[in-house]
Amino acid sequence: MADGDRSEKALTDFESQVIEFFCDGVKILGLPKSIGEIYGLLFISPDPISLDDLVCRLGISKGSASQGLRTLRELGAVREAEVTSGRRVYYEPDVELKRLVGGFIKEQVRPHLSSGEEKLDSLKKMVGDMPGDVRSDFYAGRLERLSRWSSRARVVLPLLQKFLGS
Amino acid sequence: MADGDRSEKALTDFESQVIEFFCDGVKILGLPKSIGEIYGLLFISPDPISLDDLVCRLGISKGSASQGLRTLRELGAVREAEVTSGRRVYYEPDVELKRLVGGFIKEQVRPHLSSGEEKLDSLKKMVGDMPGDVRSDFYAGRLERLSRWSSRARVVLPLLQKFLGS
DNA sequence: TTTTGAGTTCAAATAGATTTGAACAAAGAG
DNA sequence: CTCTTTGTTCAAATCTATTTGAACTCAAAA
Repeated sequence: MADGDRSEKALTDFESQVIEFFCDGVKILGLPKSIGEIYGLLFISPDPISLDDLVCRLGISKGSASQGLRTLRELGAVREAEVTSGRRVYYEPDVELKRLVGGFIKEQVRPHLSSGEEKLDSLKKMVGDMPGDVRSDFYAGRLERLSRWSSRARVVLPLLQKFLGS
Repeated sequence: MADGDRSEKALTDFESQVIEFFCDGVKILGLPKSIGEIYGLLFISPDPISLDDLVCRLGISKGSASQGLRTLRELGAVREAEVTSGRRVYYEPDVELKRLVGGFIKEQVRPHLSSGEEKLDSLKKMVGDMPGDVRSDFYAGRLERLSRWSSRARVVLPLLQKFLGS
């Protein structure tokens, strides 16, 4: 049997368990299971894999595979491999924790932080327009605390990436 | 109008927006919206709040409020206030970022890390039982990498908490 | 140009998680 | 002891997010 046939076969027990491992992982991050399946198979496969391989071996739909690959590319967790034989595209995982975390922070965390800061500003404005009394002072204090949370996050995230890179 | 009546009234526009802010926040953490609503109202309320207050003001069911408060207590994000007038229990938020993050890590992150490490060990055993060849060497290398991810996390999490406490 | 194969899109179906609400338990009041 | 109030539990209903699959685009091959 030629080596290339491997990609057609059902998942081995070992592969299934590795994939399950990643499914657990991505669930914590709030990403869909299919993302974990796709990344998991890529992670444990010695050779790059095409979209069709993912569909066949994981038993998921082409739509799911396409969507999942797109998300993983956006996160920087997956990239096209060089070996584009013919017109088909093959993918391989990025396995550097630093880059994976970096991509996640950039794509999933920072946008929320930014929109949160905007909303905070708008809330501060609302308090500014209130008649000044004990209650509005309390509100201002609470919002000030939220601002500190936000700036803590802005300091800690790059630091986190730094530590993971070492 | 007596001050105590406040807790019966509908949410002000300001309160709604603060609550929405927290709903956004908890969604990132993969927690249900009701958790954000409950914590948000507690956070922006000058005085402690009872379960019935939450039901009335947020318009959620008693079951949801009870469940949500339980989760928040487990996370250490909310505690009983001293002012237990009669038999009813009042709650107040913990607003220390350090403790909130600490509770989240302890309750939501560490358990996953631990179970992940167990699964990793079982996977390593599977590879150990394979005939030694190029493929099993590849597998062993990948699993080794996962182990490094895991130990990185074990180092970084306490560090993270340290930085947030400063 | 037409055909073929790879990949994308998106509305509908499905799966999974949250919320509800009614029954229940616990504890103080009468 | 019984009634009332407070809070909990959990199966069913609801809601949200993911997955599917068929129609489509695009590009290369014939």
